[in-house]
Amino acid sequence: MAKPLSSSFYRKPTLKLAKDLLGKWLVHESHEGTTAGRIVETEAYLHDDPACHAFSGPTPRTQVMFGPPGVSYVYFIYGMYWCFNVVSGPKNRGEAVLIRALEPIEGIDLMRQRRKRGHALKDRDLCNGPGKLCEAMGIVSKLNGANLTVSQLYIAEPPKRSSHEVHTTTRIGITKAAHHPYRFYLRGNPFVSRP
DNA sequence: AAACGGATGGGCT
DNA sequence: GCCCATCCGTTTG
Repeated sequence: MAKPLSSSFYRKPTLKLAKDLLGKWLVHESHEGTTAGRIVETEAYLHDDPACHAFSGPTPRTQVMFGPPGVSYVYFIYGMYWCFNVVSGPKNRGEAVLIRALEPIEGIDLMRQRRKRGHALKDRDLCNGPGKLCEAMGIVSKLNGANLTVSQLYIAEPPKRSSHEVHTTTRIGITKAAHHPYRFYLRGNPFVSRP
């Protein structure tokens, strides 16, 4: 398929990385098969941001956020769901980019098998939310801390670069620091979680 | 179309 | 014990 982006891609300010990740492909080569999707929606979480898990300093859960960028941060939420982030910022900053939605590209049958009631879902409902995309892609806690610049779970340049317009809004589902314009998505894309 | 509430369990005060 | 970067089925307008 495609080749993982190298570590230099991740060495940039987190807000820029959140926008640069749009249009890239997220690929998971698992024992069940390969799934891939185009990233269409992201959110940034910054070190001076009360909504960020790492805001109050490192804990066992947020350890990987304080490591080098280009590593995965996977956390468990609401007793049921996983969410996938890309660690960002200089080492020790504790910043990350949440991947909120994908446009399914490869392994759509496998995505349907993994998703609850997947056979009744339209393609657009397979990965249009952070918990949904982890279910469809098979992303679970053992991928926490994975290096995204090598195979298995990685981010790649798409084969054809397509032009797109980035739209910026406030983040979804948070109460603290809710006014910051840190959510980014491809304008007009039908695979985002919400317009 | 929007609003609501239940499911379900780890993290941290 | 409360909070939580969610999802989905049901109810309401």
